Parts: sequence; C-alpha cells; structure tokens
Amino acid sequence: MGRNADYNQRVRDERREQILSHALRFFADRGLSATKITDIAAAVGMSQGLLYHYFRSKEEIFTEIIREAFVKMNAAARALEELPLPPREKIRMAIVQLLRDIETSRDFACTVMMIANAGISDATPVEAQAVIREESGIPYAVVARIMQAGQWDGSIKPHDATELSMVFWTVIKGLALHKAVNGTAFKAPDARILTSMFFTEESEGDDHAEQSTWGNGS
Amino acid sequence: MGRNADYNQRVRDERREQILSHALRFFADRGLSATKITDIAAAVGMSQGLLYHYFRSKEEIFTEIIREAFVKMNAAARALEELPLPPREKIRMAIVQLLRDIETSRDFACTVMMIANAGISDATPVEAQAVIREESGIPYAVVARIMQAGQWDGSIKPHDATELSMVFWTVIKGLALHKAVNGTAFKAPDARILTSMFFTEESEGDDHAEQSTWGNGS
DNA sequence: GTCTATATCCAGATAGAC
DNA sequence: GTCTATCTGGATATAGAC
Repeated sequence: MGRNADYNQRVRDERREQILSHALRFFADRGLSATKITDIAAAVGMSQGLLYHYFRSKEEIFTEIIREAFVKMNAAARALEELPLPPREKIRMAIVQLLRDIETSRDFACTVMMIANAGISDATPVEAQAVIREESGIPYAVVARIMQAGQWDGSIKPHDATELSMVFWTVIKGLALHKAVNGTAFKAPDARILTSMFFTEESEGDDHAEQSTWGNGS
Repeated sequence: MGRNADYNQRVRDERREQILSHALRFFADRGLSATKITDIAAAVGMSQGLLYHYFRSKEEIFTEIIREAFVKMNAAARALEELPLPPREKIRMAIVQLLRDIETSRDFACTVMMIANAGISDATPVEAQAVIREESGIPYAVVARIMQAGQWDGSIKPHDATELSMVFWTVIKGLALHKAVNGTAFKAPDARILTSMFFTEESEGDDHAEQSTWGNGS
C-alpha cells in the first residue's frame, strides 16, 4: 500500500506540474483574470472539472506558480553570493547568465512578466501578494551587498549600492519584458553595454558561461 | 444653435477625458479584463449606464487611451530629434527628462505599464493591437538615429545603434514598471548611471531641466 | 481519475423612465 | 444627460455518472 500510495502521489505531482507549466504561459500572456480555466484545461488536454481535482481554484494555481518562481530565483541569488569570485565577476556572471536565460528560456521571461504584473494589481490573490511582499526583497538585497563589496575593492562605481541594485534588476526585468513582447525576434544586447553601468574601468574579462537555472522553455 | 452645440461638445469632451483618466489607473493597475466597468463608473462618479453614452464599450475606452498615449509619446520623440543639440546631449536630456517624468508623473508610469501589458496579451482588442503595432516603432527608430549620429561624432559608444536604442527604452520601461509597483517609495536613480552605458568618455555636462510632456498626475 | 451536465454568479450592455 | 432595472452571456465551481 505504501508503494502504491507513493506511485499515485508521483503521478499526481506530475499532473500538477503539467497544469502549472501551461498556466504560466497564459498568466504571463493575459494576466490572471483574462485567463479562463477552460484555456488551461484545454492546453493540458483535460476537462475543466478535472482541474479541480488538482487545485481548489484558479487563484491557487496562480499563487503556486508565484511561490515556486521565488524559491528558484532566491536560491539562484544566494548561490551567486556564495560563489568564490571577486564581486565584479559575480556581477558580470549574473548579467551574462540572466541575458542568456532571457534569450533562451521562455519560462524565465514569462515568470518575470507575471510577477511584475502581480506585484501591481490589487486584483491578485492576497496569498500571492503576501509571497511577493515577503520574498521579492532578497535578490535586491543580494545584489546590493555584492555591489558594496565591489566598491570596497574599487571595481564598482561609487554610486549608492541600493540604487545600483535597483538599476540592475530594473534592466533585467525590462529586458525580460521586451522578450515577452517580441518573442522570437528578441536578441539580447551585448553584456558589456550593461556592465559599463557598474564597473569602474573597462577591462575585458572573459565572460564565463554557466548552466541556466531555468531550463529552456521549448 | 451653433454656440450651444459647441458648448455641449466641450462639456462632452471634458466628461470623456474624466473617464479616460480614471480608466487609465485601473487598466494600468489591473489590466483590461480585471477592470470592471463599474469600477470606472464609480471612480468617475456616474452610473454604469451613463458610461455607455460616452463610449460604446470597455474596449473602446482602452483603445482610446492607447491611441492618445502614442500620439503624445511620438510627438515628444520627434521633438527631441529636431532639437538643435549635439546627439549626446539629446540622449542626456531625454534620460533626465524621462527619469523626472517617471518620478513625478503617475500617469506616465501607468501608461508605460498599460502599453507593455497590452503589447503582450492577445486578449487586447484588435484595434489596440493595430495601434501598438503601427506606432511603437517610432521612439525606437528615433533614438537609434540619434545614437548613430553620436557615433559619427565619436560621443557614443560603437555598439550596434539598434541595440543601444533597445537598451535605452528597455531601461526606461523597466524603471516605469518599478515605479508603478513601488509607487510613492520610488526614487529615480542618478542619470549618470544610465548615460555611462552610452557615452564614450565621462564628461560631466550640466543636466538641463525641461518641462514634462506628461503633466503631473496628482 | 475522468468526464458531462448543471447550478450559480457576476459583469457587460441595453431599455426606458425622468 | 442621467438614473434604475433588466436582459443576456459567459465563466467558475460543483454534482454525479462511469
């Protein structure tokens, strides 16, 4: 019975993931209220009724996606901070990697888009609002700390570190949004255009490539 | 009768503007479909029924806002291009002015937000989509031309001009979005952080102040 | 687990009185 | 021009058969 229960649970989880994955596209594309539960069901290939065996409501699906996105994003941010690299290289690597993720992974752009919208609208479920309120500060704080460390060793420009972090994430979000709009036509800009906002001298380092944290959305 | 008709027309136009102005906030905040026609009516202080004396549908209100926003934005872009200034100063001025608009005018941030969303969603009315498709290229083209001119005189970095223009508008949109999310807490970054992406040497020019094109949304 | 059918609700739009 | 009352459609969520 234990075995069987485990198996059933796994199948159930897979089905849930399927639903979440399809729902993400719709939410990013149309927002919460313009996304019909029938759209999601049709995309997954199941009846509306069945959807309610996996989630209690449309809002629950929405909130779950937001929650999972922050888990990933914050884990990536903390991992970046722990890397044994000088601060300036952390920033460079983060930019290169994020640009790559934006360019190659549709999910990444969609997720950014979705969270951006959810953050504004007071039409978003209170649960989702709470998640956003609690979790969204972490990437900002991480980058601000790295910027500050880079100012100590002189490799980062002496602007206010909070401001630099805000600009950093703003550009990333802006690009993700641009990708979400332009779709396949999107081509990421040269990373050096962006790094020049933060770095003191122009030294051409090698830009390391790293594995994406986000998978490549078909 | 002519006099009377004119007067009536003026009153009618004012009422329309009232509706558009309130609707903008809701659309930017919640998107098209999460905005209820009753929300708008209540904000303006009229009954739902009366709203339909001024607009045929919710979609028409939406489309009208998009259309007016592009008229303003494109006029501003063309005006910028015509200014008797060296290209580099045009860019600097545009950045300073846009940062100010974002910081002070709520409408500006809301409009950017609304268009950004509308551009993605295929839930947006076809008419609005058409307006966006036709008009949104102009600011990009204008900035790209200015960037190119700046490369001829050596004041702008020699990256691809189209890429620079894309980054330019991406940052602006990103900041507007950030403002839309953070509201009053938002503080615009030092313009020099942004200009350093585009300018070849760091020369501290005076940053001229200009009148906002967007009014200051209370 | 999965489907079809249906109850319920809510929002857009209209009609008609004042 | 403005309101209230109402029609109508569509979407969420549930019930119940298989």
